[in-house]
Amino acid sequence: MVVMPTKDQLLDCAEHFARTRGFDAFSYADLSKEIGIQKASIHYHFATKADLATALIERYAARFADDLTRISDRRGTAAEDLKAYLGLYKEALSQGSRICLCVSFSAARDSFDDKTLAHLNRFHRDSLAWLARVFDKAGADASIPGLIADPKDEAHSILSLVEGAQLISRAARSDAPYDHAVQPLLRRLS
Amino acid sequence: MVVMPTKDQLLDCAEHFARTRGFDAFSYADLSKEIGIQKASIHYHFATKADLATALIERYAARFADDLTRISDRRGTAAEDLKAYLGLYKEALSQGSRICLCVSFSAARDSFDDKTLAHLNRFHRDSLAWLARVFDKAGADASIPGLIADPKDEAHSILSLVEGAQLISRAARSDAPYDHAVQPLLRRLS
DNA sequence: GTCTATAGACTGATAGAC
DNA sequence: GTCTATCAGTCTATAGAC
Repeated sequence: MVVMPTKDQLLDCAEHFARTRGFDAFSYADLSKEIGIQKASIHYHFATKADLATALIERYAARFADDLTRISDRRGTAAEDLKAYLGLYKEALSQGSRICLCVSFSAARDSFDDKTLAHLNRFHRDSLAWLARVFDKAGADASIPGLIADPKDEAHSILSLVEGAQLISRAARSDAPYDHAVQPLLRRLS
Repeated sequence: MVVMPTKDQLLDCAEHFARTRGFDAFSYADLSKEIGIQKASIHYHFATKADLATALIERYAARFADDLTRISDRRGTAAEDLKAYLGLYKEALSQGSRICLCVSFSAARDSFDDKTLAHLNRFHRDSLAWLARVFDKAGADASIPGLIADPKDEAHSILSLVEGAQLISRAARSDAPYDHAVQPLLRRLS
């Protein structure tokens, strides 16, 4: 059992709440109860809730970027990259209905300041750029049949698909809608 | 100028807030300021905020079902039905970054009681059934090329696509992501 | 139906002791 | 770094007059 600094504990707990309930639906009091620390002490680590939001999305985006890099480093086909990408979103969902933090934050956009929104947009931009590179690769290795659209359009389509599928699955309290939604794409990849 | 009953005014205003800010991000005080009526008076029309949520989603689902019926009644090809469906979601987005009420409610799932969630799930079920029928029709009229997946899977895929694309577009404060995301599908339909 | 007034709980945030 | 104590503001909701 690793002893974890309070700040990391707070981030982990806040991320869990944000991904299962939404950012507006948990308070410092909730974190206080969960971690076993007084509300006032949390303000020492994150002076305002806006600071907490920024720290959350920054850490999440960095971690997600690492995941994508790890997939790219395998140097597989475009189809394999895309399958791994679909797996990332599925994995999050299976671990207790957790939606991507960015799906959660996008839904509550108006609750955040410009600094947090900048990180959110960067996450989307990075994901879209990564996906577009996958579709560029697909144009070369022909591992995804039936490609007729622009890589940029395909990237937007995939990102929308997985984020929408997560949202619907969570509403239904079941992984099934996600599995159905990615099925047509998976057929093309196998 | 039509004189509108207070109850309808409240529903319209609440729907606008829910679709632009989120259900948890507006209060009876906000409605009070906007409509020009006291907070306490709103409780006469909707005793609790949970009642307001139920009324909102019920009205929205009924209106949306009418929209879908209107599309079906045109008796066009499956491709034409699908194009009209994509147009419905685009239209909502263009009218001031309004996401589908059900995208908004799905994101804040834990804020709602079972009655409201039942309406939310019914909306998804009805949409999926309508879309599956469109893909059944496509199997007959061959208006959507390259169909290899199950109509049920295709339906989940389309619903996820449009709801995810709305979410990303709103986060980006631009219609562009939605337009990009539906482009690969539109190419198949033209 | 709408009003004034208010209850009671919760929110994020601060001051100051240890 | 964490604590106790407290703030001012907000929230949903209710009581009772008109």
